[in-house]
Amino acid sequence: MAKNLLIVESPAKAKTIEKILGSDFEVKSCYGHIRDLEKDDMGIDIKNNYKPRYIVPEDKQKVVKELKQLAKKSDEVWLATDEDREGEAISWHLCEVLGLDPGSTKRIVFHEITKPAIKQAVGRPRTVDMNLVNAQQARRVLDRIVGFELSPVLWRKMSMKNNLSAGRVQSVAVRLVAEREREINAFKPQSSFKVEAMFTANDVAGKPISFKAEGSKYPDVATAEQFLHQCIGANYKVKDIQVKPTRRSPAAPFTTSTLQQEASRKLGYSVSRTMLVAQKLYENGHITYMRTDSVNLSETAMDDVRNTVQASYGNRYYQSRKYKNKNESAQEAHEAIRPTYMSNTTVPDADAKRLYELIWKRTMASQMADAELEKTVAKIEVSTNKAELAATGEVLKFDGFIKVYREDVDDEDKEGEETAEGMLPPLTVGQQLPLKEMKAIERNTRPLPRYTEASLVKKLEELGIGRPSTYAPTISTILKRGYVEKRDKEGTPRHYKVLTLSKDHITKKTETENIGAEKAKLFPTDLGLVVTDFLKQYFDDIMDYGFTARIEGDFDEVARGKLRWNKMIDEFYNPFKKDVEKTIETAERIKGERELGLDPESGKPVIARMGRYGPMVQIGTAEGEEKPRFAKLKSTQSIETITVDEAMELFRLPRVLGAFEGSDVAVSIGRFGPYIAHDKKFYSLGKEFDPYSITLEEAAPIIEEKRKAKDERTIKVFEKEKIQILRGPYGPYIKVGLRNYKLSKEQQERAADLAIEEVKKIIEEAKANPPKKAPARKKKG
DNA sequence: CAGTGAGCGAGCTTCCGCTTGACTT
Repeated sequence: MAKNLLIVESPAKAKTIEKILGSDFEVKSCYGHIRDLEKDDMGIDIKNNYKPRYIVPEDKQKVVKELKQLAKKSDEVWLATDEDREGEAISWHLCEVLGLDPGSTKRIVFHEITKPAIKQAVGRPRTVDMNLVNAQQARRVLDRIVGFELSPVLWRKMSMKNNLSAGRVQSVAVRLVAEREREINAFKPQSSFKVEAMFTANDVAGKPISFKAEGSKYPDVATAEQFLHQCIGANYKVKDIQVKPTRRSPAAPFTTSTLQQEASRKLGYSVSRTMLVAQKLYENGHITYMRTDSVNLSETAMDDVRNTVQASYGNRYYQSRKYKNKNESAQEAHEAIRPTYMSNTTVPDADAKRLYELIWKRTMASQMADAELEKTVAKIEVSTNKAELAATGEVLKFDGFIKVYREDVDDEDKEGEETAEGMLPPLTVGQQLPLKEMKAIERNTRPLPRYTEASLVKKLEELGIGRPSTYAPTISTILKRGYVEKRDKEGTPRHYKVLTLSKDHITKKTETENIGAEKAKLFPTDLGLVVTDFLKQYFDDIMDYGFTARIEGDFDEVARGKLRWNKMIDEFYNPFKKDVEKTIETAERIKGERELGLDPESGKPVIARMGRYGPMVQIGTAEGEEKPRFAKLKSTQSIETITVDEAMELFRLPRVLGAFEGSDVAVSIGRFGPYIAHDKKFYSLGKEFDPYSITLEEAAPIIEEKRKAKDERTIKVFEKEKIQILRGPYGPYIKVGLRNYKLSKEQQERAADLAIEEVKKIIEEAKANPPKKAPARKKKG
């Protein structure tokens, strides 16, 4: 029996550490936080100095029970949770639950799981830092107050009230997406004409090659044409050549956020997929911990990388580098994300292989030499005017880290147009250059691109909002709540002019480009826009991008023992609570209403707003003598941008397409999307069909196909199809309207023989005992 | 599911940050 029990947060770490410490220690994990605030009444005694009421959640009771038993049997318990605010709090909660004295229980920390680091940590135990614990309690209590006060305000004031929520992190994330969308909608492109000239010169082998030189930008077609005119009959001469050596340095090793960004750009992974795959790699011992904000490599890892770089590419390619975190909010409880052993260059599983190799390459490159380049700029003068053209070329002199890895950049960070610079032929000052042709091409400025999941994470990290463990869940939350949608957008064609000077003759052409096409980008929904506007109006301090950074400053004061945590919370709570009360009292129901114009037929106003089931348009108002007409917006439409004409189109539903097999075929949009109605049956319409334009010829085969599929799945029908027994991928089940009910194994076997009485009984029972995931709420009083 | 949208009210929802499995209408 081991005398010592050492507790860490992650079970994968526990295994490794147990091997290092040997038989004197039993190493167990607590699987993160073991206690949380009770849900009733916020779990906080506001009147009693914000005293938190903690409970052990249902899913943690098993692990707590086991730890209690082990702690009793051990002579000494060591707390080795992560070295950050949350880790310190977990240690304190462990003391509270296991009956240990926080003033004397041994608390140790390490940033890397290596023998020397752990041995050293065990040799230097300290006790739980209550100031840091209090900073965490302040963080926890503040987040609970904000979330559990704001969400109910939304339930009261929104017409759509299913599962709405607000919080310090999620609401600001939605705001970012909402504001970007409005910037894009308000964007007015500026056009200008850029001059590009193509010349020819001989390369080293004496073969003529052509290259590009850039001229000035002209504000409009007239000035651009004027310039080309001036160039008619001109001679071109190299006036000046400048050669400048430049260097490029590798990026730092991966953190959670940079891994999510690169996996998104290079592999097209969503942030949650990246984390899922990384978790597998971690559990199998291939990589270090994947939820980290540190760019630091352990010393043993540095040695490992150095040896691998030197052995693979030679010493010239090696350069030792220490990276510093740019982000002040980083807590650096772990290492950067890296392979555990550099000798392991790949892993078997296909999905994991791509991510692992990305991590391996990035880690290698981080300890490699700069790439050395030579940039050449040749200035070319025009004999007929004062203009100057510039030809730029770049040559890679030494590849350095590029041999292994090159980081991609977001569209947002690209400067201007694509400047993929190639090689220039050798040129000499005074050399005459024959012009092939010169163009003035119309270019438009572009708005910032919409966020991807990963670029939103990047932005949140820059603002210090959220933590590595919450980036992926935050994105999931705002998608699940329907504040934000991830989708593609087709581009729209745009014309642009091209003036070409060739053989002393100028021609004008109009060409077409496709602009604004985007893939897997985040769009705010009307719900997201309306909720953001509301929260900004009434809770501008919490919606401020600097709010988290400011309160983090206070948490730091608490951690340093300069500020009492309940005093800090009190200063926040009183004005906040006043805002909540004032909002409940004075704010109107949120509708996001916008009048689009008048219905050309009836002359009544056409209004777009949020309804109970989402964004809608209505003709006329309830006060009028006639009932208003309603229609639901298409998923790509928005209250903010829809026009009267587009709105009028929506009233063309339901449409009767004609008769098929003696019954009318009608198409409409219901709560669950577009559908076809035929012969008293309903068939949902796939995304590839537009209910506003589908024809009878297109609808008929869908009806036949769906009817056939349904017939094949149907086992039994009761009460004119109101109650059905259908065959699903997991066996037979009961369907009543839109609700499904499970059958037991035994009932499934005799599905075809079930009588209506028995089926009804099964439904009754299922209704009486709805499947519950969450533990039953405790009734008070 | 050939539709809804007002207003009332019971009973429900909700936060962020730490960790993994259990779970498949």
